[in-house]
Amino acid sequence: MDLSIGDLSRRVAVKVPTIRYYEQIGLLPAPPRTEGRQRRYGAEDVSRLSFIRHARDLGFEVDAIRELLSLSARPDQPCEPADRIVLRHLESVERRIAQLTLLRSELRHMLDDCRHGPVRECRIIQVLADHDECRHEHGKVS
Amino acid sequence: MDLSIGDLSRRVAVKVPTIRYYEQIGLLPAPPRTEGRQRRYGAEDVSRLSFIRHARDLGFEVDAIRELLSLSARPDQPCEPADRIVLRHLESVERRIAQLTLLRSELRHMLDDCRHGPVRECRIIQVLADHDECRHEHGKVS
DNA sequence: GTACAATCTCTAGCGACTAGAGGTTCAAGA
DNA sequence: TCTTGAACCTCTAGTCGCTAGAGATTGTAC
Repeated sequence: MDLSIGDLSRRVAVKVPTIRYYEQIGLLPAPPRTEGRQRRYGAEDVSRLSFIRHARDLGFEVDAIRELLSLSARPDQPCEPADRIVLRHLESVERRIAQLTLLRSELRHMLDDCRHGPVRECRIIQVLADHDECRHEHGKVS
Repeated sequence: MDLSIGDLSRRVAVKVPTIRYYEQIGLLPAPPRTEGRQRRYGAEDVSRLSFIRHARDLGFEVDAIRELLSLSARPDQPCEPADRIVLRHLESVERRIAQLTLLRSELRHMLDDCRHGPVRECRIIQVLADHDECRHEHGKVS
């Protein structure tokens, strides 16, 4: 096991610049180098990067991943902290789903109301222009 | 109607630095200034900024808002382009809802499976570590 | 006239990468 | 052994939509 950054990249499906980025922010340890200063990775790095990638796929933020990684390095400790991190994330996912669902229905209404005439009569533009037109509450989305 | 940037900010509920930012990126026109170079806004600016804010609340990107604004300035044109912008946005909201819904169920499973023992036995950590453990497909979420 | 809140410009930071320039190293084939 | 060219290196800057802060100036109420 003596992988170049490209090998690691293909194996774990994380792009090369992203691997370097993770090293830079301290998520991955700096690996040993060849004489010509190229990075060489081992089995441990494969596991760690897989962990990171999977956690990112699940939408965890880098800081949460940092905590999860340090928890997984202490197998005797209780796992409540990991639990709490996942729960916190779940709640934020649920909040975002709620917001987006509201949003979806507003956008659908806009499209339903549109009569496809000239802009002057377009409900879409009107709703946007009259900011008191509809009083739905929807938090920041993006 | 001769509003300072703070007045405009309170009236439309958009923060002062954000108003300056919108001017900088060309979303709002540069207003006239007092002798001491402070910005002074009129009714037209209130409408335009309301439009922008409402569109942002609905999750439209700045580029989409630019297009919507320029459409609303041509009331004789057909409104299909506005329609298309809204539809495109709706579709992306729907995609995100779908992703997040998948995500939610994965996170729930993780929490359900957790036996609250030591980290060694924690399903949460295990699932993250074994990246082949579960083969759900979920696109990038952010 | 004086205090002080509001305004000004400018730069940098957020999160999680991504892109590109310009240079070096590695590995395979001749 | 030499050569080619893909892969690697570092560094900087850009993405998006703001937000924060420094340090200076202006407006306004008393």
